[in-house]
Amino acid sequence: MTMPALREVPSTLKVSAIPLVKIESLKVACSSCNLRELCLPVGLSVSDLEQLDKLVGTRRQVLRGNALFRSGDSFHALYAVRTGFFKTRVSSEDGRDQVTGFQMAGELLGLDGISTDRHSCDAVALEDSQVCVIPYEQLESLTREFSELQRQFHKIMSREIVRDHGVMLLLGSMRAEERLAAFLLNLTQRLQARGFSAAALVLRMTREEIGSYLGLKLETVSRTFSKFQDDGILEVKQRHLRILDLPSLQRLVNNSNC
Amino acid sequence: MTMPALREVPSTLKVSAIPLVKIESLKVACSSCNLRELCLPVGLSVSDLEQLDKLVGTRRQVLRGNALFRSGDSFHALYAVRTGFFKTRVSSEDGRDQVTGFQMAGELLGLDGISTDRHSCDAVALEDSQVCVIPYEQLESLTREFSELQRQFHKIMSREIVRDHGVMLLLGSMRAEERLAAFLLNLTQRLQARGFSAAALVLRMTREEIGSYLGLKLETVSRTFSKFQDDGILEVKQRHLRILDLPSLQRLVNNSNC
DNA sequence: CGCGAGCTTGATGCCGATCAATGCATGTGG
DNA sequence: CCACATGCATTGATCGGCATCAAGCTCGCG
Repeated sequence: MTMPALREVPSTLKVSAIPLVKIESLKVACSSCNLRELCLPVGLSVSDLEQLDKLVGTRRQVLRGNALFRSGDSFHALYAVRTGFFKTRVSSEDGRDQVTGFQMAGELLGLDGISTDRHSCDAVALEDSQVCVIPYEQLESLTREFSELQRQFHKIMSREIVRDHGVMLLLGSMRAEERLAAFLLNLTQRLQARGFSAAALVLRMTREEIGSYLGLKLETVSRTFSKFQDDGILEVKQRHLRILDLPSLQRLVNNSNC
Repeated sequence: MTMPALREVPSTLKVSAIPLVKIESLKVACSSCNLRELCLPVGLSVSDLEQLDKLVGTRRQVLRGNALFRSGDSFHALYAVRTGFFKTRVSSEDGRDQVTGFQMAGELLGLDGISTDRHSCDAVALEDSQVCVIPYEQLESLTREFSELQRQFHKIMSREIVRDHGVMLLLGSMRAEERLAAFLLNLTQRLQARGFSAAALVLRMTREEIGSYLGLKLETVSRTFSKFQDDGILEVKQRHLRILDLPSLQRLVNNSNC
């Protein structure tokens, strides 16, 4: 398997002290990964974890703006985000596209590809990122041996379906303020689960990308941020956010009319 | 496992000539099911099919308006629609709900439950229906033995994810006419795959349910039907539809501006 | 036959899209 | 180091598509 992203590592990148050739051979151990509580191995026994280590052979670097995979690419691996941040998007025939999700450390990319052996969406890095490569054939045979891994994998796929249903609810029945509030709450929850502050965050995506995800135009996203700021709910400085009034934000999501 | 739906079979139902007790013991053979080209067993070898027969033990009857499962119910089985028609819906805290899909013969229900061992949506029959019960524990162990079944199951889950992404695109970026056109095309394609006419169909759901699925109000759905009729694209008589100009319908989905 | 659920159609209003201008931060080449 | 370009964000003015509110209409069913 070729790893085109490796050729794109610039000399200015911080990890460039490590010779490029070696990145490919860098082994990643799930058993020692600090994401193991979030990622695929959740709940696995020590012996199962050791099996998984054999499976996850390589990392791959994806620079900001580059695609990990694109719609139409043939599918042979899933990817677990190690560091960085991604968006996934689908496109319609006429060029409109829809951001279908944002993925951060410990989250899985590529499940869409299983269905037809080709990816049906693009996964694009929103900052310089690293992923663990999980060859799918090997994962399938490993899940046949280790029922805990199988269970965990199925749960992850199911969770993605449930998440998508939540987004449908958002897109189908919420108004702009509720959508943005729900988005922010989801984001902070996931950041908090990774040990970050729940109050302060830096957005890795543009207003346009948020808008695409939420079914809104970028101007509406910007206006709604401003309104939240005027209402004392948020402090907004470009992509730097501080949540000042969490209860109000939560109320926006739960109450239909206000 | 109790089967509450059986108690709801009314004496007026056509199949009531069969004593109720027997329905529970009615075995269904995937290997002889006329849905086998559409349902879980697609692509399975004869021997794998025989294994699957052992798994799918019972049918369950669900009458129009009744729920196969509800959000919060504990999860232990998947269901394959044998006959009839279902909708799935999720609800927000404040009572708004969103139809997340319509399922017809050969399609699978319940994948949402795997993630947390509880269902996260309601599945409601839109007409008197029958489903095959697929106990999940047994399915998991069977997929560990039969890699083709495993592959097929994973593809079905992945396909659901891809479908959901398509709905997000629809909800996030299409206008009313495009949404309804896309919905109708999807419906006719699935009906056609089941041997029904591509041109004439009977809707099993109300305008309100279509609207909920498409993120529109029922009045907008009704008006858009009327407009399609005025434009000579559709003949609409309540729930009876006839597609008069398929190319126009397809153009509506593909072209953004017109 | 009459009730009621579901559907259609009209009138009006609002939310968010669109169009347009300006502001702000970062980066680049002179 | 400044001038300028560029990408992104903010803000205002206006517009339009869909929601909302409100009548009637249709058809199946008790």
